[in-house]
Amino acid sequence: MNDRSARKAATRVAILDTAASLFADRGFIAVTTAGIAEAAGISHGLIFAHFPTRDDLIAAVTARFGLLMGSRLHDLAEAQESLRAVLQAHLRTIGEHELLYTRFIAELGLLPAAAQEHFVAMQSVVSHHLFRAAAGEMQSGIIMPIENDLLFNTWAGLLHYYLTNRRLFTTGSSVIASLGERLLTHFLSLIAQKEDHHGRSVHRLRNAYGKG
Amino acid sequence: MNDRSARKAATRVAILDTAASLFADRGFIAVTTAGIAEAAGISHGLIFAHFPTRDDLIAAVTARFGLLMGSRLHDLAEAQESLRAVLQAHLRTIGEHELLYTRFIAELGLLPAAAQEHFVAMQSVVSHHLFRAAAGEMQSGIIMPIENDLLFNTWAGLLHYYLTNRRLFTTGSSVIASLGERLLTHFLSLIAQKEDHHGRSVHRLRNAYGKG
Amino acid sequence: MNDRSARKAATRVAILDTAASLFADRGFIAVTTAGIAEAAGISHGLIFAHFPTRDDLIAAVTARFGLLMGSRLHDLAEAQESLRAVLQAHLRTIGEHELLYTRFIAELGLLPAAAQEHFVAMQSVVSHHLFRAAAGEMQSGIIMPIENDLLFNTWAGLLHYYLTNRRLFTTGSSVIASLGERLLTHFLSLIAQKEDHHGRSVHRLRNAYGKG
Amino acid sequence: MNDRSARKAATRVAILDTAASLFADRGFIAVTTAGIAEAAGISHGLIFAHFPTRDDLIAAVTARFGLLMGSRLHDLAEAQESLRAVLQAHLRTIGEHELLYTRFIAELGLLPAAAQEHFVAMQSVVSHHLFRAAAGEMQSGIIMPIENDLLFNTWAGLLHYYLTNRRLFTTGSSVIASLGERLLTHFLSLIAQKEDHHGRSVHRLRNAYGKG
DNA sequence: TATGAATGAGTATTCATTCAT
DNA sequence: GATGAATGAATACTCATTCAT
Repeated sequence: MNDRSARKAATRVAILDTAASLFADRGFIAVTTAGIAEAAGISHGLIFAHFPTRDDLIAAVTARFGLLMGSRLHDLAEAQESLRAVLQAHLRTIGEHELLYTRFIAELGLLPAAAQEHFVAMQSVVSHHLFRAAAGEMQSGIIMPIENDLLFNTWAGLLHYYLTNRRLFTTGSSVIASLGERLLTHFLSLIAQKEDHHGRSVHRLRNAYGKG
Repeated sequence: MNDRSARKAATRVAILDTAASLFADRGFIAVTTAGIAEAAGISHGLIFAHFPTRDDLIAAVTARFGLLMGSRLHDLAEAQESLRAVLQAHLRTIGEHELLYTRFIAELGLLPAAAQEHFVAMQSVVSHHLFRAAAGEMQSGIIMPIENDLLFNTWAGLLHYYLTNRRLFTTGSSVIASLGERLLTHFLSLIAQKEDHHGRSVHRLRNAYGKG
Repeated sequence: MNDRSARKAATRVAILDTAASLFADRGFIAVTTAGIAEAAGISHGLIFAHFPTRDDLIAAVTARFGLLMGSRLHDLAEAQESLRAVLQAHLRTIGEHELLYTRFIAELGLLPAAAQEHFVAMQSVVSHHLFRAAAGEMQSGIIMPIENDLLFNTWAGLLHYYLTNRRLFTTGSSVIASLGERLLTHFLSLIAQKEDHHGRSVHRLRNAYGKG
Repeated sequence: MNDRSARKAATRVAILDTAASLFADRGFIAVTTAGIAEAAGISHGLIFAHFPTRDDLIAAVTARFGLLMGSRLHDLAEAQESLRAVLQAHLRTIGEHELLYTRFIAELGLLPAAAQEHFVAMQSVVSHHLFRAAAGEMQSGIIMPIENDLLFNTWAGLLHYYLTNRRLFTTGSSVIASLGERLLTHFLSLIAQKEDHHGRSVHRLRNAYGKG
């Protein structure tokens, strides 16, 4: 009984793993349920015993991916104080599943509503960590004061742009690996509170001299 | 003969217009060739007399859209000196075809290779104008020195992020109309050469005092 | 153009004919759209160019059958005065399509709503003619006074019972041919105004002697 | 052992009960073996341990229903002398399982051969009682002389017509309850030996005065 | 040039039945 | 005896593309 239940769970995981892998390689639109079944080494009908519809399967893949990414990011980012470290954690988290992540952002609008919601929920975990670290650095004058949504969306937009247009920017298999650090440095320089020629931050100067 | 050729050209334009309109409304994936023919008031088969395959039609729509956008942007941006004015021209150009433009960036990865290339070519027109204006402002110390690709991609990424996730940011029909100005101001503040408490730009100061 | 339209109409008729024939032979439930296409010598997809769904095809078969039966019955029955002649016309009409008619009454409850309505509409044509003839004979005291619905439903029930249970009653291919006359005579004897030993109908006697 | 065998029998009954209930509600065609198992609270596979195929299960449901109806009718009808009482017993018997009975007559032609035979066997029990009572009343001149098969089939046809077309005749849940008495009275009036104006039956008159 | 009927290769989903545990 | 995961054949419906007229 326990054995059967374990086998069933294993099959479910196999379907999810196979589907995620095929989605990453060929995209959500191009992958068929029959293709997933064949790649997973199971019968076509069995997929529907686990996921009533193709959309349900996609939603389940998305939900699992969202949880995985969320918890991984949480593990990597929670102990980090600096915004740079948090963003590095973000890059690393995405980098571990770069292809699938890229398919999500490239085809998000075509996915079932439930899947879109799961993906958005995952983004809110990212933004939470980013805001926390950013708040401290804004306070200490390291970065400019920027509204939260613009801060996150600028970073996400930059990252997603490079990911979805990977062919324009890299021949390698990973955008994160080849360009991540450069994007991070660039982003930080954009939002940095600029220092004057004495090496003091404008913010600190302003504080020292009053609102000036 | 001339009449026939004019008639043929008119049909071709009708197909392109109708297809563009349907693509804008329902997306590239959801629109069928039969649907285009019906909406255009022509026979289904005629589409294939003008465009051998569906992919060819999509490529043609994209090419035409790219040219239209490129020339419109050129008209609006060429006389502009300031980066702000160029970016406003960009926003205006997109705003005139926001839905179709958004479909392109949301489904670009699923379009035929030729279409993707046409879209990229259009982007290079934008970047050309942006670089020209940015170069001047970098020179005058108005904006930070930023590598061209990062400058453009940050702007495009920001804009595209808001366009593709429109549901999260606006209930209205136009993201550009409701948020364009805010995005523009935000972007300019990010790349602005920050001034110190004396109101002089760090850049100019640096120039004045040497590399310090 | 006219040629094409004629060809299309011919295809539509071929589909309807083939479907009706297969339905008659194997029943509505057992016949597949692929089977119809194969039997009609056309591609599977073409069926759906003419009838959007299987239910629509069944409804069209039913509608056509109803019209055919209604007009045929009308032709045969309208000149008839006697109830016997009208019922004979009914038998003959059914007899010309006995198998399909039998499938209808045997599987009616499983057919799409539109088909059921078409079949009921056909029955009302039958009842119209039956009522007309019966009214005269009731007036003249040839048959008993019976409420219209009971009159028709008794006849239809009797006939349908023998048709749907044909295996119990005949080994031949036609219930109507082998048993129709017997059922007709039986039905008429049931509803006949019985005459007394003087050869006068009870009805006429009652009129002569008052309500007595 | 005994315990195990009792348990097995109980499961078998549970399957039959559940199947009968679902068949009554949704029809034979629409009910799946998985649906029966779920409603019965047993595993899907267990059904096939008791009934090798779905057809076997349907046959078993039919056999049991036939025996139940037959014995119930027997109990209600055996002590009855009058045809009216026997027919009332029939109506009552059907009325106790009207929905399932109606599914049987509406889908009989689609059921496995064994099931059809069981149903026919049940009908012969009904006809047996009907013939017995009718014979007496024919003898006494209360009803017309009618051949047995026509007598029964007229009654069954009438009843089944109203049951299978229930939607046309009643909005209530029971055709028997709302229309049974009316159908019974109508049927008896059809087969009644009509009396003349002296209140004597034609039959008795004929006997008294000779063949006339 | 234009038509639109016809094709045929998919594609998700269903369900009775099997079988290892 | 009982479980329920797994099978696999079947089925309605879609759509880009072709081609005779």
